Amino acid sequence: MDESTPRQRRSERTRQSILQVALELVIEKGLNKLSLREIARRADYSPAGLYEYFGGKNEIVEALVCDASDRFFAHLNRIPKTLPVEDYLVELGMAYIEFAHLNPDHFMLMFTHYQALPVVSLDDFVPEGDSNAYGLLMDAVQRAIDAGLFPVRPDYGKVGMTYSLWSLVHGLAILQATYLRQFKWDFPTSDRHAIRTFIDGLSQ
Amino acid sequence: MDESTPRQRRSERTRQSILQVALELVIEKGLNKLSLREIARRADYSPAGLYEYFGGKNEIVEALVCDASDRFFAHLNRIPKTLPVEDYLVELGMAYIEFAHLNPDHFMLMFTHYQALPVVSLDDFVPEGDSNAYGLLMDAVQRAIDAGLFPVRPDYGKVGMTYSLWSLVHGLAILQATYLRQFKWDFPTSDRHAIRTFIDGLSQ
DNA sequence: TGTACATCAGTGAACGCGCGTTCACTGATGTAC
DNA sequence: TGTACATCAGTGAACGCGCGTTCACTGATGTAC
Repeated sequence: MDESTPRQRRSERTRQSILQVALELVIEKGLNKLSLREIARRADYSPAGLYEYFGGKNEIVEALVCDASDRFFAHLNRIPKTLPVEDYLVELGMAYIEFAHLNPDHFMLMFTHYQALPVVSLDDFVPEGDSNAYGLLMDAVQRAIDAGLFPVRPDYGKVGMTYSLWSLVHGLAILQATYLRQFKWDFPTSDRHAIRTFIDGLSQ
Repeated sequence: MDESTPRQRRSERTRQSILQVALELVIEKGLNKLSLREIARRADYSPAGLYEYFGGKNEIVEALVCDASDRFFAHLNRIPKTLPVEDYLVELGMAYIEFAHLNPDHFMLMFTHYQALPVVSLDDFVPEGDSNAYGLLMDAVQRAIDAGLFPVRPDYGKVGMTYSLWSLVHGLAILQATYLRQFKWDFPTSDRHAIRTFIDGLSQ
């Protein structure tokens, strides 16, 4: 089934190792200071050599972001959807924060390199829950509404609730990854309380 | 009582106009791409000329961040502390988000240029509410607790609640300033609901 | 298995660029008498 | 009010730096017969 030639496999491995080095550099010095020449230096290539594997610096960055997104989604998708929906929401949020905690570099990479979503109403924004974190969250909120757990008010419905939950969790994650990076604190406990509290609020 | 000489006043005005230009450039191209030479170009100075007013590029950036922080705090501090504490908390949060909305550049500037707080427990972190946004928030939470509005649980007390509220509001603000920048949506209404919901949750 | 050739992975040097900072300088502004 | 001098604001050219990308090249690897 594997129709790749030895050459292709070797090439793919090299590609990955270059990305690995690039990621290390992002972790160490931040995305802003990432340079193709430094990647080459670390990976024992000449700068020109990298053009065998990537079209240029930008392509390397794109590959990193893409990789980070995949890992992120995989991390969230581990939460079993069979959980009671309220528990599912809590665990989903905790996984979101945990990812940021375990991979602050990956997380900040995605965040720094975000591209603003197109000009549409949040209502119309349905990114096909398949490979999108926002989709996971929105589906869960929908289930909670259907189950009668979250009473819908005229100006605060599915989208508003989803957006609020996302904000809370994102805020928790990002403060820990930035301002509070060095703080000693039992964050998981506070985080869990915070999410529960919010869900309690949504349930009235 | 203004003892400054005309020269000093002129100098101060020039300083401010340079900062103004720098801010415009940050807005246009982001902090990463800010360059001293470009500031000079815009402000009709030679690059060397700026060294009359600032010790170097870094000093300009510091001044920008400092300025942004002052404006931010002033914006939050307008909320009258005489409001019922729950209303105060809502309005404080809304002001936080509003600032980010009105001055996304200032806001992201502060955020991008954050410096991680020192390695202490959140408990010990008391930045003297005087000129610090975190202080305003924590004082309000303290009042809510004192008034018996927020029941304190053993592992979720003043600090945890403050941190959670900060996260929620920060998350709302930052998502609007980044991913959702282009979205059409009635954010203020959702934001208000979100904050109310969370406060309801804290009040049980 | 050996040979001739094509493809491939990788190099080294050079390109032009914009950057932050320095320094000797100059003309304008202010000050003292 | 006029003059001599000191201070100041600002310049222009140069410094060395690291960057992304290009290009002609070469030795190694693979392929066909």
